[in-house]
Amino acid sequence: MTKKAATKKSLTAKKHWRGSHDHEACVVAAMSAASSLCDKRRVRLTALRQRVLELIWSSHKPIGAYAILDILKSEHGSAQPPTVYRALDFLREQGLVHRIESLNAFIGCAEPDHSHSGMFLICDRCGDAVEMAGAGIDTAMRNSAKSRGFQIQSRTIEASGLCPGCQ
Amino acid sequence: MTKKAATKKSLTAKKHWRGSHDHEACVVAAMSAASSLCDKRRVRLTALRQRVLELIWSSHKPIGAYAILDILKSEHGSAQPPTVYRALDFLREQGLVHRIESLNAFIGCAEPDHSHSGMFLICDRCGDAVEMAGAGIDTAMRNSAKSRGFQIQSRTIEASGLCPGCQ
DNA sequence: TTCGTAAATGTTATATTATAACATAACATT
DNA sequence: AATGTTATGTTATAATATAACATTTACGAA
Repeated sequence: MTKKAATKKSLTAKKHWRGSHDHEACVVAAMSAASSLCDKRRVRLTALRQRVLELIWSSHKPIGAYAILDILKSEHGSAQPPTVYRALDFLREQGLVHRIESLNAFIGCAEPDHSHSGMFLICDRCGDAVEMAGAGIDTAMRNSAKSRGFQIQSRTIEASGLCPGCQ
Repeated sequence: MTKKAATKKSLTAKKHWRGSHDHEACVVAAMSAASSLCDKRRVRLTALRQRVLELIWSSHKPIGAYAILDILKSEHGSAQPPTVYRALDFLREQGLVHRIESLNAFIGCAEPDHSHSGMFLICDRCGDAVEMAGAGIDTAMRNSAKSRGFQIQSRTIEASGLCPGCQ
């Protein structure tokens, strides 16, 4: 474990369970992807929206609306709750950001191209969260719902527990 | 039970997607089950807690803390937010009530005997919600999590959409 | 370019949901 | 009754989110 971490990358402390180890690069990539996606869709990723998305991505953990607001305030001074919530609404509409219901917090979506509800693993101890692929879960839910005659439009799937590093 | 149900069935307009059609009877049964469960566990289902549970069950839809509070106030006058939230904390600890994260609302649990996170189908149109059995979902989630080395402790699974009656 | 419009943001106020902190009352055991 | 524990009362405030209206900005059509 320590050996592997040492060989993997001498600069970073250790490999993260999320897979990626260079968060800076992730942020840059996500911002770039968001930008071209919005271009493609002919919607405006304004400076404000871009900044909010950046703040969300820069946070290593899900971040609350008021934490974002505090940062914006320190930068402009004029920011108010609606400033943040509107940006969040836009970003969520575009699938660039997910809301984690059990935390009242927001997290960047790494795959905004196709619309989907996220599924999250949230560590109770360190607060970190990752989106995971649905695999059988989506199908299983749809089947369970179908047996009741229920038509699913969106899902909220969140698991709390301990990440590998915190166990 | 079966005879009574059959008699009732002919009287009510139509079968509800939740399966049960005599809500009054459900409430009574749930209260009775809660009572004996608390006895068994040597915890106190006080008058207040009992009343809150009853209000939750009596509501045909998930009910918010402040809706409960309003009713309590109209009955006693002395109720305050902590009054409700403490009762809710107790009821949730005992598994008698689930919280629906995407609604900030509460709903009675029909199977409080064994601890579990609920999985809900929530109709966007009529607001009704039902708890469903996990079947493959639980397994699928556990597998997805395991592949990341994540240890699940609790889950939030909620689906929004349209119930049979609202489609 | 200039105007008109729609979209975005600013601004003020308030709604909704939830908890902190401390006081009092009820209950259970001795 | 004395004691400790649990539950409730009470006051205040924190945290999250939206309503409503004013102003500015971006952008296309004339």
